[in-house]
Amino acid sequence: MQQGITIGNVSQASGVKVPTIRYYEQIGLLPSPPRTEGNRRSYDEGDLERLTFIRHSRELGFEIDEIRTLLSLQDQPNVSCEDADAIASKHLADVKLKIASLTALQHELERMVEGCSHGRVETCKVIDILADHGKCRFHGE
Amino acid sequence: MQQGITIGNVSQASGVKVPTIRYYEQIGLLPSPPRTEGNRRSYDEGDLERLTFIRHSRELGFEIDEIRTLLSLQDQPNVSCEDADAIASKHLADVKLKIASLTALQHELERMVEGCSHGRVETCKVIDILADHGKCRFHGE
DNA sequence: CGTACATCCTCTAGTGACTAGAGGAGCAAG
DNA sequence: CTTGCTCCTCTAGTCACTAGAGGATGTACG
Repeated sequence: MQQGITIGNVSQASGVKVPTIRYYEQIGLLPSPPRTEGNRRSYDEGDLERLTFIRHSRELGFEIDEIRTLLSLQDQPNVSCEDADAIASKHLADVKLKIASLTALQHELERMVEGCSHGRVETCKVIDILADHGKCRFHGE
Repeated sequence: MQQGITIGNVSQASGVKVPTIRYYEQIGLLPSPPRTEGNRRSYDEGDLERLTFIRHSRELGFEIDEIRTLLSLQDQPNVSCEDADAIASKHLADVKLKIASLTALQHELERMVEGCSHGRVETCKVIDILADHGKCRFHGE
């Protein structure tokens, strides 16, 4: 009888919080594990890998539905990976846009903070720039 | 009798959607405007500026509560702008972190998509990298 | 003047991806 | 045996909106 992994341990090992694991089970992203006599969830190595996969995908900014597709692809490895490729490519385009937008934002914020003379709001560029859109160089996203 | 601006026009002019404007009013971010005889909201130039300020701040990634603080600072211009400065500075730090994280992610995704041989999932790096955290160079945020 | 249609109103409920809390049961150590 | 930790289920809350129902009003045209 090989002992299963508790939810607390699988949480620690995967980096996914306990309530989040239960949430993933609830939305069908993670299969319901068997229970012990005392009704505790009992996970195995496969669950741990799946959870790590999920966490990592979330960190990379994939949405739950995308992860669902990715996981189903992983489950049947003889189909073409064009779908997975498409998801990642689409995501890559998004990420590039986001970086461009955030970089513009960074310059804008730097300009704001540098411009702030630490005096009164009347002369503070932070407020000024936010109030008057014409003075702003940020036009991202 | 100067005619007010309709919610639709103030929406167009500010770039904030109509339901969002009503939502902002509901949460007290935008003051309740006077109504016409027919119970329509009647905005003025000041409201338009405030909405533009809000939209721009949201675009820059400020949270509603931060905008609330910013707006209250704008309303009383003889206090120090250190608070506004602090908010913007904190936000700038966040943005820099996010950019670094997203850039790492970009490289990761590029590596994924380039590595995909357009064959079967078994040899697809997209799945591979997501499944095995050790193969991944992304450790952001 | 009538009628079509756009715009407006309020209200409730839904979204995504969790997070928090209540209220209780099981389990391991001292 | 008791203390305290982890676990269980369930409901409700978060943020910043968004969608939709069901109805009133305003405007343009014939």
